[in-house]
Amino acid sequence: MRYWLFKSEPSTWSWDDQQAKGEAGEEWDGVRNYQARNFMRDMKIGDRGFFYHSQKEKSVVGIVEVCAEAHPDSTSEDDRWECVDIKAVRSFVTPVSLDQIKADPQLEEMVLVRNSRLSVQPVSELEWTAICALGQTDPG
DNA sequence: GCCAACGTTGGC
DNA sequence: GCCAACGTTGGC
Repeated sequence: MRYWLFKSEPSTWSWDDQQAKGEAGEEWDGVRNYQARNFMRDMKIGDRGFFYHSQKEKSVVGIVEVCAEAHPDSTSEDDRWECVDIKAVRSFVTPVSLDQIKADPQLEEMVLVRNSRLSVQPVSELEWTAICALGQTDPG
């Protein structure tokens, strides 16, 4: 199982919106970046991901699970663009802010820190565990 | 609201 | 195939 991070502007698609979809989950659509798409093509059902709010909040707020592997993005006519479906698993007990992540030496190599513009990115197991610990949240 | 970083596009 | 111009993202 691999770990990922999905970034969203809460004004466009928030953690509340994601949770409201429940077990059915929802397409992670609208990605128009090859790197991000390629990461989604690598995802398998059951992979876990962080749900990150960009802009004002800048915090990891939830854990999601991949519930459908890459398929054409229904919001695009262009068949180059694909997406996975994800469903909410649990909320962070304490959201973990970008400041906290930057302050932790274990996390300085995170893509979130290194390439802040990439909207879908891989997370290492160590990073996963460390961020869940910071958020007092069950990593499983 | 600004700007740096990055990705994409199109002319040559 | 290079690179300038432009658009977008996201932190500050």
